Amino acid sequence: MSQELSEQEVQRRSSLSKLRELGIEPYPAAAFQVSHLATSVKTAYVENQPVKMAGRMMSQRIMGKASFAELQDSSGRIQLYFNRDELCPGEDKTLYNEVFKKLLDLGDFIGIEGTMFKTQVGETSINVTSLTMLSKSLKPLPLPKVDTDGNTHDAFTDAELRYRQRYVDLVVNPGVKETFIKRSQVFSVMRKAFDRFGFLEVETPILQPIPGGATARPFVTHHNALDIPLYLRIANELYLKRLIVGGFDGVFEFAKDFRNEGMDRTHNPEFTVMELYVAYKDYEWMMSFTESLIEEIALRVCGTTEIAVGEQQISLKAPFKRISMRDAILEHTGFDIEGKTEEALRDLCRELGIDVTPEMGVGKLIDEIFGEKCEARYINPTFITDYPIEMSPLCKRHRTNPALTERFELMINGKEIANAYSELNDPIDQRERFEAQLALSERGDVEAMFIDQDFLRALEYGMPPTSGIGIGMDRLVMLLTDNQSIQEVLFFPQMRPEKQVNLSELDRQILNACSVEPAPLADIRVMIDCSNKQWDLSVKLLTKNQLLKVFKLEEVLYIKKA
RNA sequence: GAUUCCGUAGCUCAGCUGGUAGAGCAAUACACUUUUAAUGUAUGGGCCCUGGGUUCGAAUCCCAGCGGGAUCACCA
Repeated sequence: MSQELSEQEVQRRSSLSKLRELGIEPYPAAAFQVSHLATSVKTAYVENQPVKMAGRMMSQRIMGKASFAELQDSSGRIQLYFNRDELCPGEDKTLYNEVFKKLLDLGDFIGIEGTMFKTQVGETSINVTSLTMLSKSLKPLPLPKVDTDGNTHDAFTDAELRYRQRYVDLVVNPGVKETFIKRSQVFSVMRKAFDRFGFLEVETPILQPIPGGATARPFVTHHNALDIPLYLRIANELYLKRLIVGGFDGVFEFAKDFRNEGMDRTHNPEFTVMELYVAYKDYEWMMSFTESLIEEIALRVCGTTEIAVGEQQISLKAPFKRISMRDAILEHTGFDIEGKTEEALRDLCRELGIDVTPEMGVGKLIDEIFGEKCEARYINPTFITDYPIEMSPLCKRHRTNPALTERFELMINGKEIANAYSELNDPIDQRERFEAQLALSERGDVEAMFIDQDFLRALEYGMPPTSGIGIGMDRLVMLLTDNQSIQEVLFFPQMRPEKQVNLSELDRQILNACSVEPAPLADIRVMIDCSNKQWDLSVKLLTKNQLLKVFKLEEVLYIKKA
């Protein structure tokens, strides 16, 4: 596994051993006590005050017997001033001439002691009197430069590298850190708000025997000891409701959910949802609660309710507009879906140029119409309410119209941010709804829900009237940080694995001899000139790296490209 | 999954209608005691994504693959 080192990496390794020759440990064990952060020096500047600081050296300007460098810590950057005779007061100038000037590289972690001062140009700096090596960096960081006009040059922009090596992205692109700090603040503001209401933060199973609470394709895994399939949860809704049955008045969970579906700039296979359930409330209450929560988050995290998202200005000031799904569709298509049959809706879809398939029921058709013609229009926060019953199998029937449910979705910037119900707590109605879903799945809808018998049993013991909400945390953070892509708000978004298989000449020959069409393995074997042992090794390597597939069909071994 | 663009030095990118590579920054060496995209001089650094084809000759043209971006489709 030896990989060629670049010239610069070789250079840094040689600096590393030279440091050791000078008796300096490049990776010392001892703690380094820090007194100030870069920003705290600037905000609480006191002429000549002693400081101890640590971080990465990000730039170096050497001018003979004096030098400047920049130290970057978790808070930002501060300029360091090194004077040879102040750093090395005695005869021995090695620390300055050798260590600082030659053996230190950009990206190295150093600790310094010194005093605050301002340069002739007025820049707050530290006059360094003591330098400690804290950790050597063996790979050069991509270093963007910012000129006097604030333009960034040579920025590290390659999206693939940024996501695969997020640690580098974070060191080098300051805006990235901001996004994740805000993400953390969003969570923290929500936790504090829930805490004020006395809601309980809980944890429910990620590995579930029945993937319920939503309609999506799950990831499947297998439990060896029990010899049963288990699913990574697509939602945690049914478990939180069981806790309401158990007597908690308010429970919430920040949950990683997993869905085995496509990936794009708004979908990652694992994503975070905050779900909250509150007993004795309905969706009207939840709407009021949600709008004030969103407003509070905006104020605390962004400092304002008026945020810029792309080209749009969005006001997150409560209250938000409320409109029923029927009125929304009426407004944007001129068509009233009230009481329409499946056929009438299908005709409308065709008229509007929306693709439909035979397995779509009334609910799915209405959802298509809304998604296609209305959703994108709601830029400022809007509650879409009263969804048709077919679309919402876990939601309580509307108090005045039995064809509808007491459900709302919160749309912001044309995207769904939250989804909430007056929860269905009638166990008989719930069983019928599940059975209707089962019928849908028999029609070919692979996403219709499974029936969770234990959940029904829980409802039969009685669940108080409850309202619940799920908020897509990743999308909320995208909104508040003005990011267009979910990958920008996840530290480590899902990527295709890096493939770095070093194929030998023989491996390539074999690979080229095979095609996507299966061929008898023996036929390929005779085409390749090598020993049986070499053949075996190569084929094993190729199949292990999923380049080739070998399989048996009626006692004959076949081989094909994977 | 479809379309489209991209893959060249550590980073950002040039490289025209084919003649085996260039810049800036970074690196190395020397000079320089308040600079700030420090400066000056010199030097080194490339499986031009991989494999095949066309050609006397491919970073460049063609095909396939891998990886990525964008748009669309799929996705309560």
